[in-house]
Amino acid sequence: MKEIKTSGRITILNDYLEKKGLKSTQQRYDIADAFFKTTAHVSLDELLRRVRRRNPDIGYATVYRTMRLLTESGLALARQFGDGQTRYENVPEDGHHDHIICLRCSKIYEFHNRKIEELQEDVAKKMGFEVIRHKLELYGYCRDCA
Amino acid sequence: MKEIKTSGRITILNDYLEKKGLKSTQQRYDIADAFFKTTAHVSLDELLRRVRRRNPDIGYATVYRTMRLLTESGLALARQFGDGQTRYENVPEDGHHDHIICLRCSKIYEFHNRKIEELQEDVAKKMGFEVIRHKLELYGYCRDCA
DNA sequence: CTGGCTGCAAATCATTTGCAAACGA
DNA sequence: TCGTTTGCAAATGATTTGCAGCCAG
Repeated sequence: MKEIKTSGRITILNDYLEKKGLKSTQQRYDIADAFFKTTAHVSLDELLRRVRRRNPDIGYATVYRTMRLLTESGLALARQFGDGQTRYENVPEDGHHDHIICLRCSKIYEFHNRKIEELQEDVAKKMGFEVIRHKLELYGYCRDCA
Repeated sequence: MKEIKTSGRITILNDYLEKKGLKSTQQRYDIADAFFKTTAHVSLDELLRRVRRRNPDIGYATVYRTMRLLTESGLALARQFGDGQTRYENVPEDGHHDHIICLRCSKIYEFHNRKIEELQEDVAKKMGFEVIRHKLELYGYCRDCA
């Protein structure tokens, strides 16, 4: 039996809200729910569009503020790809992953390596940092394109 | 004998301008020169401030437009660290480094770790990839902001 | 009740562009 | 000369905030 994916994450959000003395509202639920269903990197505009299919009265600012909450609670990742828009990445339940991208065919593969992450922690600690998250992207040529 | 660092890069810029039918101007020279002397990640404001120490009449827009040229010609790297400002990195002659960024105060430090890079190579090789370059950014809280 | 939330509109902030005058080739 | 460049100011676009009324706890 597999639990419905979003339910666990909604719980994480609710716990976060409670811990901060914030409130669970229908809007926050609608936005989180819509966001958890995304797979790529959504902009605020795109997300607002989706949320409004369910709840047409929601405003841009509410989506903006909710995405900040989701980001703070670790459920979303704010990313900049240089096109002037912040995009939000849905952090999957089974943890994050890194990317390896082929410079010729543009295919993106995912990987995860615990040892690398340990070393990252070491480096950070040495510099007095507490790491919250990281981004690692390898660019090169895949087997087919080498 | 080592050539003066910036002179070669100014040549690259001039070649680029000529190829595009653009002109060499004092402003472009001043801006490029100031930029080549930077070591960290300068914002446009910061760069403008530096350029004006030499040439007080230069405007923001000119710096903006010149940095676009430098980026196009490969001499600068435009980067987004999530603090809402585009920063320009002086592509160093002696290779790259990685970044660790404070989520509160937005300070950016650099580091370099050979072991991490070896592991990256390992991961890539296992996936049939040949790595050309990579990007690694750690986000967290620095000593002062933790 | 009450302090947090929402939607709106207005304010910010960085970036980008239009334009007349100045300039390089 | 002629097309490019410049500095200014204004336009743009995304993001952020103030506020009056609304709502969850």
